[in-house]
Amino acid sequence: MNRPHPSRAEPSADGADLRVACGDCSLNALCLPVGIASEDLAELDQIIRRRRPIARGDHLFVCGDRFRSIYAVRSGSLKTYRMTEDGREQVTGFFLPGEIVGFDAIGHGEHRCAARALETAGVCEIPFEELEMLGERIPSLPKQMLRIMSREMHDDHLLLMLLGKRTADERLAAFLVSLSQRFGARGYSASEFNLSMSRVDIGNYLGLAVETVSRLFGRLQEQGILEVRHRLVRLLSPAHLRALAGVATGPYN
Amino acid sequence: MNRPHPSRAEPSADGADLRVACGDCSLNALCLPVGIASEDLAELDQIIRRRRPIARGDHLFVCGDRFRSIYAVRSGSLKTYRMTEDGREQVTGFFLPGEIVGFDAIGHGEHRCAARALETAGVCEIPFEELEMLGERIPSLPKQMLRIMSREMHDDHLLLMLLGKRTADERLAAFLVSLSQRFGARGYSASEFNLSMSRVDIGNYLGLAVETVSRLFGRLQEQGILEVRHRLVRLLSPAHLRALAGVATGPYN
DNA sequence: CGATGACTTGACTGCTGTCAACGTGCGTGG
DNA sequence: CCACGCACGTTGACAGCAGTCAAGTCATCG
Repeated sequence: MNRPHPSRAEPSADGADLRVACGDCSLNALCLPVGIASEDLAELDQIIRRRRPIARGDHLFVCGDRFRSIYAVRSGSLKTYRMTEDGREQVTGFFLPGEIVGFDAIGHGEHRCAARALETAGVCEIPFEELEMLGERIPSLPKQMLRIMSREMHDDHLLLMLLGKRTADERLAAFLVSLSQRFGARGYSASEFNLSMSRVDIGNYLGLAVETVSRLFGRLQEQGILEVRHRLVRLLSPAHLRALAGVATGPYN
Repeated sequence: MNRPHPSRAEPSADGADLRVACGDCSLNALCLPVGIASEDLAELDQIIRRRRPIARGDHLFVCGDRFRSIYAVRSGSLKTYRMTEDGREQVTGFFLPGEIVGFDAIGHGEHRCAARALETAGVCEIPFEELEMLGERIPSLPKQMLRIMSREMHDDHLLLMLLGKRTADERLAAFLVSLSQRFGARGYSASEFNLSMSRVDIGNYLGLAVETVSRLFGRLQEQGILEVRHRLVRLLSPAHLRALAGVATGPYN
């Protein structure tokens, strides 16, 4: 199982352990290590830099930063966004633990969007050049990367379907179903979870006005499909929600 | 330059040469071979299967097909689409020469969308398993794949921005700017091109009713920004169009 | 030349954005 | 401990953009 010796652990100032190895990470079934033999995992571990937690509102990178690394979310959550010419912000994605941020910069050499923590977030920084070099020795590594990217593309396509045609209800429903599935896959409750993003972010992401989002939450609650208190959501009738959302339910669907 | 011996050419029934090697393909600067040394290119050539042209309306693959290959478009164009639960079709993308179809299936083992030719289309079939094996010997191959996928993800994010917030005018403008850029990058005219997709497909893709698309073309023409005759589009004022589109102009932006 | 499908144009309705005011919770500081 | 302020969220009124329904025009092909 390749458990590292405890003495290698280096607790950070606030007590978080920055040296948890991939082999010990509860997310390794979802993350980059999938399909990597444990002896190779040690090599992967060596190039990964555990960063100290990012505080809510802080940036992991901003638009224009040179692309050096991709980042695996270990805890907390982030959003990515771009600025339009006229200065409006456009949210392009939310990232939960086990998801990887920064893939879309590989082709450009610099980040075209910014990533900001929605709440205190732990991330593993994975220097891309070293990762590519490692990939030459461990063939399963680039394969796994392709798989992860492919899934993310697929998710994006689902979201595209979502935004392309559907009404406001359907958008919000599909968003919630997607979140529910992702939380479920990570071992959290799929029926009760906290929204780390604000109503503004949700509306921005889904292409809806904040007021519309607020009204929709109200309506879904009236219909007995869910309960909302502030940012805590409890799904009372996931089936109804799924039906509302249509087929485009979200990741890994 | 690795030109294949003419005798190896196998003209198909309708005269198209099915054995054009990557090295001779006018699209190799955009396609998978980017950054691949010519001696390695021969190996890539060996696993690629040039298929006979696909007729307009025919499927390259349908939803549920086992994933075996990705496909590089050599000529013509395709659309990918999914079916929603209630039987509606949702277009998820258009693919021009030099673009690669099927990446989003890598992570799933089967195709989650269907691909259909919008006009007679030539494609190169690239068996994925063999490509991955080849990638173990040619490290630049998986690197290039990651780059291509990254760019496609980036494009998807731009499209997301588009559908997320903007008005109908902005969506259509951005769509046209994107097409224009892609045609330009392929050596075709960036200011005058044929839409291979129907108004229905455009509307479907952009999340607009056909009638709205039609009216918008009319309005853009009134404003002197472009000329439309059937499916032939001529951009009279690309700058205006770009301004209308906002920042989300499309691929490789 | 007629049939068919693609596209356009018009009238009307309704969803959703905008503007505005108000409520609520949380953190700060007295 | 309480009061205040601020950010976030909710609710209401209204208007406009875009969807829907319907009819009509145009091009292509047999």
